[in-house]
Amino acid sequence: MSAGRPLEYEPDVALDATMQAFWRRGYEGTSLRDLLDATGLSKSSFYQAFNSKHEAFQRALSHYCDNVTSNLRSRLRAGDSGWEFIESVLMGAAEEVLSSKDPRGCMIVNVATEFSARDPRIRELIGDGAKRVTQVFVAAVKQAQSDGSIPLDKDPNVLGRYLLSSLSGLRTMVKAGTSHRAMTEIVGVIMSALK
Amino acid sequence: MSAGRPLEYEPDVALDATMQAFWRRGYEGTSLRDLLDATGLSKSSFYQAFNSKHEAFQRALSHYCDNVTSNLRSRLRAGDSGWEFIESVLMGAAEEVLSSKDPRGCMIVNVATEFSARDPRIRELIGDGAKRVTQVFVAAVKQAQSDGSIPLDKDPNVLGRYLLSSLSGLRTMVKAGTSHRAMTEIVGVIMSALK
DNA sequence: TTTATTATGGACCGCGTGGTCCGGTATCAT
DNA sequence: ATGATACCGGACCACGCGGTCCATAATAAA
Repeated sequence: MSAGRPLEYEPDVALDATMQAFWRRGYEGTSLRDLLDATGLSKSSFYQAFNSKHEAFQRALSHYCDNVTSNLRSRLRAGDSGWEFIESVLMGAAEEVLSSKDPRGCMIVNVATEFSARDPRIRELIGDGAKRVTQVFVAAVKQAQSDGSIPLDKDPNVLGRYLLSSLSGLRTMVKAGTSHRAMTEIVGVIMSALK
Repeated sequence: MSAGRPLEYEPDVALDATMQAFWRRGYEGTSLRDLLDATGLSKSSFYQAFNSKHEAFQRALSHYCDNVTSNLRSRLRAGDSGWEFIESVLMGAAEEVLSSKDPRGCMIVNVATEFSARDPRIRELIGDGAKRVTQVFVAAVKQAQSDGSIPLDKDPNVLGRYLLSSLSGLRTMVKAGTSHRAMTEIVGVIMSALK
């Protein structure tokens, strides 16, 4: 073990808490105070762990991307049908209406709308995250095509991006206060474009 | 005319400038300094015109909703085909990729993701704005149904909400750095669900 | 036990924030 | 001309922000 006093916190726990905070409030909306409360770290420890608010945010964002994509991938592997996977992901967004009265939405989407193109480094992370999620959708479409639930003449890459776009749309509809009923109807229409 | 020194600014011009500023940067991201620069008002005049930053924001937001809906409505009236109207609106979002490197997106969408449910008054405005835009889409769908470009067995209300959701999705795809080519392909898929 | 190393809490800092207030002044009705 | 009206610029305010720094405490290696 290296010399010196050992850490009194779990770095990955702190990172996760940081992610949660930024996810809920966005970058500008999350103060350093919020981050310290969320992580339980002292100010010094925070600045030792992450070098700045901005760097913490970047790490939180890529941590989020890792979580989301690995989670989606495992769900896709677990279920047998690509079609059902897609539907359950979209419905998951619809369910958010019921589960929480302060929906956080998708962090990537939130960050994309908050930062737009301003910060190039963030833009890069967002583009990368979007690409990775799209890849999962593309894989799901291909799987659905192999079992015949999506016609083979469709371009899986196009449909993958379409699904990402649709999911983003659903996420913002939740925040606009759309009812659960309306959400499921929208999901139905979205899915109908795959046939 | 009432007594006293007359206004040295156009109230509606100031409101519009305020809207532009908030549209670009969001609520937290727009400082009072930014607003004064954008409107050209002095601090006193600003606080006389709007009573606070928060109230200015609300007025800017509903001003935006008014603009958008009346603009959409007139475009719908002008063009003859409901189908083409829908397509041109969606393509408009796709064009944003080309026209500006710092896309502002839709202010309603931006505000929805920034505030989520926190502020009830804002939430109300957003819900209202969403409803009004949806109504335009619903009208467009009905018009398209009447000329046969959308089948009559579809529910225009459902499709209207679907279109709003899709438009929101496109708007965030722009911010995620999606190429123009990919955007138009997505629009194609979105439109295919209407058939 | 000493020494080197590292985490911790909190005081501290400069700055920009949203917001208030007032003296000066331009413009109105009379 | 004059008094009433109300806009304007800017000084001013308290506060919270992100960030730095240091004295102290805790641990590992010697």
